[in-house]
Amino acid sequence: MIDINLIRENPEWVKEQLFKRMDTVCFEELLKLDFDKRKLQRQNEDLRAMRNKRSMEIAQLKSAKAAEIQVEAIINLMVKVGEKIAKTDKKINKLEDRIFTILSALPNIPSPEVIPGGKESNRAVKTFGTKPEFTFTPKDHIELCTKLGLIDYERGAKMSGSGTWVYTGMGARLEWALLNYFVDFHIANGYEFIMPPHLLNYESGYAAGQFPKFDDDVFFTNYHKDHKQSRFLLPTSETALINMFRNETIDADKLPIKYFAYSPCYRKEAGGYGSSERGMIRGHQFNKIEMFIFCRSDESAILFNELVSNAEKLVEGLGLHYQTMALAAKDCSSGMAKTYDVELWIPSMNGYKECSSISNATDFQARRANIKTKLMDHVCDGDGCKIVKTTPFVHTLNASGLATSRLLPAIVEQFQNADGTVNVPSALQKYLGGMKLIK
RNA sequence: GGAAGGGUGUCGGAGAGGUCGAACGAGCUCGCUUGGAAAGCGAGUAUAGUGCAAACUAUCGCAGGUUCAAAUCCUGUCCCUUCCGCCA
Repeated sequence: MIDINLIRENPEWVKEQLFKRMDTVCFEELLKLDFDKRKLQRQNEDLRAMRNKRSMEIAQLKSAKAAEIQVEAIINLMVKVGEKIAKTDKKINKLEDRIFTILSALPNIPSPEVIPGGKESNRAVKTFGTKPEFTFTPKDHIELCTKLGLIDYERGAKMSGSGTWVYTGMGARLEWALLNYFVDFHIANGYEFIMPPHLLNYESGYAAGQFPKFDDDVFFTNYHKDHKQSRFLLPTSETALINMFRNETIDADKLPIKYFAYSPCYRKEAGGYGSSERGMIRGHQFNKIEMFIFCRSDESAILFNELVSNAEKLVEGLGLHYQTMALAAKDCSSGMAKTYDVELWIPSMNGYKECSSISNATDFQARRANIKTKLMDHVCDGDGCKIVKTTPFVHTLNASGLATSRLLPAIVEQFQNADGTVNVPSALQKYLGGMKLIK
């Protein structure tokens, strides 16, 4: 959510920023609603002030045993004032609902360095390694995984339906090894390990910005129309992590808070991408470790770089060829001010596929989830310096670190041999009893 | 799942329709005192919104309701504690 104060005070500037990712921006209705709401609010506050004063009078008169008629007169007057207040409150609520709807639909303001435009404007900021050259005809990961007994797609479909698979034997061990490799890396970096519930309530989804927009993208376990009892399976642990501090004020000396969490991610992927994304490139359930940071506004730009570097190091540690893309404004998801994608080379697709998305949400998520911090700022002007207490919203950042269902295909395809065996990246060998070759 | 009790400021804890943003205590900050510290004394110590300001408004888990007036009464809901049941 964008700060309405920003729009109120500097609508032209906000518009200019949003044009990077939107074709039309118009604040006319929003500003009018906001103006009307504030006017009514002021009116009602004055009425309330009056009522509070007269109510006190009633108490005084009563304790002084004043004439009943005198008291009655004030009470009758206050009945009318009360009715007016209630009426105006209703009007204000209506305006607030509408303002909230409009405001919720607006995307975050892109960071200054983010370039305008869509996917075609994305640019690579880093490339690691090179595309492997094969002296034989390389196989795709579906064939490799099936022949090596790593993944059983058919039985996955039997148990659950399309878009699922079963990790079997070495496949399960390889998956587990990857997760262990990630976990160890993040712990060494001083990030705190979090294992969240996978079943979240509607409020959590709402605060994370999932709902109502993505109602159809997640699996509800018990769907209620009014959402009082609704729970859903998390589509990413980011949804859980942002909610760690929902409606809380975090002590400034605790920031930055650096978390990482492991969870499967459950997604409907309703649209479907057809045969271009066969195998385990896109499924209803995949494993992912997610990094998440709560920090002060002045730290988020630096911490963004840290997250990018972490994601890159994880892939580099496996020796996989990848590129890092700086996404153009329209390609960033709407809540994010800046996003980089780390993309793995998948030979069979003759293309790169995202395995980590690193984003700075600035205060956009925190505003919706109501997460603040207490700061003591030194403010200096002509009369000298003084300490000013403020409670600004925190900044939040998230990054995959990493999604395994994209890594396993990249590993088996990039490291395959002519005979269909696969070399195990050395970083994983210690998690697999020293195994160097999957055959 | 059933029963009972409870959610008040940084913390402990009063308040049980009327001058309550909230007694009292602890903590914390500043000042006095001291060689220094402790003790003692004095002052201060929530957040948000509106306003140039004075000031005003809202907030006692959350959402509604009753009332001229709600921390206080009513309803719903969430959470916590204890007991019973069930169970990896």
